Amino acid sequence: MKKKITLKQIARELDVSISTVSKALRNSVEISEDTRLKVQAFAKFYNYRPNNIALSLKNRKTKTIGIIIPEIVHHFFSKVISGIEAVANKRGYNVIVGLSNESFAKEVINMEMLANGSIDGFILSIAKETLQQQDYHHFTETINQGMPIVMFDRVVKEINCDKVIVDDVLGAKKAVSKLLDNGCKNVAIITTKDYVSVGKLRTQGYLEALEENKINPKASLILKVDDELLSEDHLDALEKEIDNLFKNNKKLDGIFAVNELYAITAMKVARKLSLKIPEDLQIIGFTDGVLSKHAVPSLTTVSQHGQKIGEKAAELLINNLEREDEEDVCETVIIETELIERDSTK
Amino acid sequence: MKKKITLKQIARELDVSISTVSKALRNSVEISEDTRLKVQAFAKFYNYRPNNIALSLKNRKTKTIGIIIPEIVHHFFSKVISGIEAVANKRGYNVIVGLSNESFAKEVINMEMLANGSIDGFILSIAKETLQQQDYHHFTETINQGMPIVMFDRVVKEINCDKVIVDDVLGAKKAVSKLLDNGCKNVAIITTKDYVSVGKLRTQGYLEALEENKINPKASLILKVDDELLSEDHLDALEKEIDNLFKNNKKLDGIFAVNELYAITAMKVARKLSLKIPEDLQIIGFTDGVLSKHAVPSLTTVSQHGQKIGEKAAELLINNLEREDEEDVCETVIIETELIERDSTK
DNA sequence: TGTCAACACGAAAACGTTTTCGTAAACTGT
DNA sequence: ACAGTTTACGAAAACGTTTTCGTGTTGACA
Repeated sequence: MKKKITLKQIARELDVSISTVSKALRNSVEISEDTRLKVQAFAKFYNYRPNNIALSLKNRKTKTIGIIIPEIVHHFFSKVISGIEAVANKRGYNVIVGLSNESFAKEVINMEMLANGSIDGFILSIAKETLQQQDYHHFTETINQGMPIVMFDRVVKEINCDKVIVDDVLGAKKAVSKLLDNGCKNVAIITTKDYVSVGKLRTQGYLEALEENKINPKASLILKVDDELLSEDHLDALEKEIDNLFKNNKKLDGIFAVNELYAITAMKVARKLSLKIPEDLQIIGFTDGVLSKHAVPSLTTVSQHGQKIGEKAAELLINNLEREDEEDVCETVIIETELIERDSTK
Repeated sequence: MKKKITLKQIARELDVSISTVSKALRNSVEISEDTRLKVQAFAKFYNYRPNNIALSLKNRKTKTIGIIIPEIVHHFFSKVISGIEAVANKRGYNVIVGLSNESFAKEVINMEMLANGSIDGFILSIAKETLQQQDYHHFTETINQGMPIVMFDRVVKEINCDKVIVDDVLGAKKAVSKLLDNGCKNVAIITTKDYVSVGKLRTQGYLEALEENKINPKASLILKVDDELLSEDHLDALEKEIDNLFKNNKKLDGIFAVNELYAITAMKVARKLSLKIPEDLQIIGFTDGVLSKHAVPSLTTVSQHGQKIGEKAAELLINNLEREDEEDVCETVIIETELIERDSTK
């Protein structure tokens, strides 16, 4: 077991100073060709690599990006990470991941843990609990300390930082318009409670589409599901709520769901009620998950391009980190959604 | 913007030495209550936190775990990460993620990048390309440098390190036995080429189950899919191969697929052939993905407990890192699979 | 031979900690 | 009053780099 070798050890072996070794390895002109080659050969033989930690300490840069997301077992978030990682890696950065599990406390702890020198900047999506409590002090403090943040998907206007979002309103509007164009007369939305920013925005898009088509929204067609029900454990409760939606709206012929699980569950309930998709009922979901593609019938969906979101977020952050001048203009990039038509619509 | 404060700055402000500040903050008895309280108050006010990088350099420990996996947009792998993160976090460790994208070169680069001081140890699952080339020098070198590795799922016996695997053979055998018990007479397997270790093992389980039931394996019932076809882009090619499987085996009444996608695709093909599931054809998959649960009919599957695998891997690694005595006995932990019966079997 | 530049290298500081050791000053006991 | 002990603190090393600056040696040139 040969441990990693250091400059000091090379210096001692070759009977020169540490500075000489360092300079030789960096091809400094100060060093004679003789010693330079000697040092380089020795270093190569012992497979010398500079210690990242020492470099980080010296340069006050870690070349590492911190990601804080609510959960990782989720197609969208893993796509985003994948995008971040790709760009980060290409530009010489590593990626360190913290999970908030939608908890405010864990989000704060994770950020504090990483903010003490471990990383150069954050890319994050806010936990639901944080959104509920509307306590954003940990974000402002981090930014005040000079550590840049890029938020994606679940963002909040109170914080002044780079953001990458999708055009939730427009995406939802396009989806609902599609349903209306396809002849749906009674389009319902299955959404979340309003504190989830994206749920709220998508609901807004739904309303705008109705308005544009001169249709009055009906309260009974708007199902705001309590958030607990998103967890896989409460599927039957979710099914029951959706079942009620059908019961209360006999003429329901179109559903726009703000996420994949709601959409798939709606399909399941419809099937139990012997409704034919897309003949009797058309459904559109939101997200670019794996379920939509493989469901039967496959689900028409508003794709968010998670990978692209991640890539863009990483670019923004790294550009910010490597910018010379200190002026930071906070940019908000909108990644366009795309309606992917499959078999759940006509 | 107030930057992070350091010991040195506190020392200067309070007109004491750095050592005094450090000791005061760590409640050393060497320091009088007077100065101790003064320093602590000051530190608290300025929200002092020790710099992680400096600590890492001093302690030669980063309290960070490196994860290298083939891809992250995958239910199983994200479950594993989730498990690792949970345990790591609880024990005061962070998690840094590198993706190999199944490429040997990227796996090597990622490991080299992290091995130079950034992390204390690795948890990884081997890239397919690495498995093909059977070049494991980067693993042995890392271990020789005194950096522990824990492998999971895709492991290789040539490397001597802790491993966490599932009982692939037994899990497959249980699944196939289930099909046979349920009355299937012609059970096919859809698997990968043999260099993917888990594919090979699961095929072995299939064969053992047949043997135990005194059934001779038929070559035409064993479909070894070329690996390229796992990518989402080649779904139709995959469908065609499976379609051929049906064509060549008219009496096919059971399918065991070594992953979720193969199983779902088989269901899709079966549907097109107007086969009823589970009446005409029973299907069992392998993995604990989200597709199985929400497919229609829902898919009976061999669950691998990805979360548990991650937790166990993290425990093994951290225990190893924090062990006093240097003797490392390489442990291989087997996480039992579980057959989750759903609607694709009788 | 004396002066100066070029050359080749080393010493030391800096990044932010922790910890060992040394030492004044104050206190103890007789 | 004096030796010995405790108290309270500071200096410095160490972790592994990079970089600035200083310096001894060499060679050239007048």
